[in-house]
Amino acid sequence: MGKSTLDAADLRILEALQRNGRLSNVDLAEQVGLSPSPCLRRVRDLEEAGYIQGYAAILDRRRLGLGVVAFVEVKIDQNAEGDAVFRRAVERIPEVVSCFVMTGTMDYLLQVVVPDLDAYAEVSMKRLLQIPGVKDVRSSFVLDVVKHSTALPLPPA
Amino acid sequence: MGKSTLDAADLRILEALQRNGRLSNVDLAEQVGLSPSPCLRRVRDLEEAGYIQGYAAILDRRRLGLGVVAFVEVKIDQNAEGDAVFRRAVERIPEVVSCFVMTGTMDYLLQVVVPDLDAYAEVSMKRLLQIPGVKDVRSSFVLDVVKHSTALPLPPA
DNA sequence: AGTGAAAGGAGCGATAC
DNA sequence: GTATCGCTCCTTTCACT
Repeated sequence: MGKSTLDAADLRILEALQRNGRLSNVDLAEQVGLSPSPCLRRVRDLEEAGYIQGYAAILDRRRLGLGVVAFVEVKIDQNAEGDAVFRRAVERIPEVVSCFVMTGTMDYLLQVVVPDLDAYAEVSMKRLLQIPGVKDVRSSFVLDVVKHSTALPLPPA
Repeated sequence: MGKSTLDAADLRILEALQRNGRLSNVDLAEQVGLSPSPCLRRVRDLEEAGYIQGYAAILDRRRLGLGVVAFVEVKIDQNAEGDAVFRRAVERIPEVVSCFVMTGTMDYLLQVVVPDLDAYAEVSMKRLLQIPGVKDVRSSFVLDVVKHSTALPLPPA
């Protein structure tokens, strides 16, 4: 199932699709210097090999009235059960955009997107703190976004 | 330029396109309960009004050999010039996936994606610390990803 | 606002190199 | 592995409700 090495054309395809996921196959083929058929086959292969997980519309957070982004450190009672419960709960909160286990003292680092501070209070108090095992929630808020990219750094060639 | 309110159909369109940005217009129209023509017109309007910033292929970080994600707190000499220089520099480092100004003590919070710790050392020492005005760089590393979504939370209806 | 039809173009399979 | 052909379906515009 799936190739294990990427040649230069594959990398060009991935780079182009990171920039514009709705490129038509003919346009993509032209950008990467292939004719449409082999280009499409490569894209399908990259999808099936799992290099491409999917495609998404990138929405404008502020335009949608989502003015508040918070990074939240969550401490929970450390046991396997509590972890599983917490993870499942977080999975189902759409305001939690991402959730990582980190090195250092904190247990989880969450990124939360909400319309305003009231909505943040709601998520923090009524959702996160309600999850059994959650001991501490510490929030920092984003004052300004310098950069926010969905594109991963790919090897040069 | 552009509508200022979103009706239920608009929200269904945005939600569907967040999940699958390559949906064909006919499939999208079916999912949101419209016929293709008005559906396409709405999508175009949403794009031009800035609700949809663009479309991107979502790549699999690990499959691409990018095993290390770090959150990096960067302290810089606080003056307008230094800030502008720092922002411009960060903009041009593809390994820096995002960069925020945060409340609290740290000046910037960066998210960095690299293949391994050697590459991280390279970015940290030879790129970030080289930027004039950068005083301190503190890194935490992601041990596990519980959730990582590009989808923003949209109002229910 | 939504519907329906019509033309141009793209996707995608088959085939050949 | 790559390109060309050809059929089908989608996209997109226009006239109409």
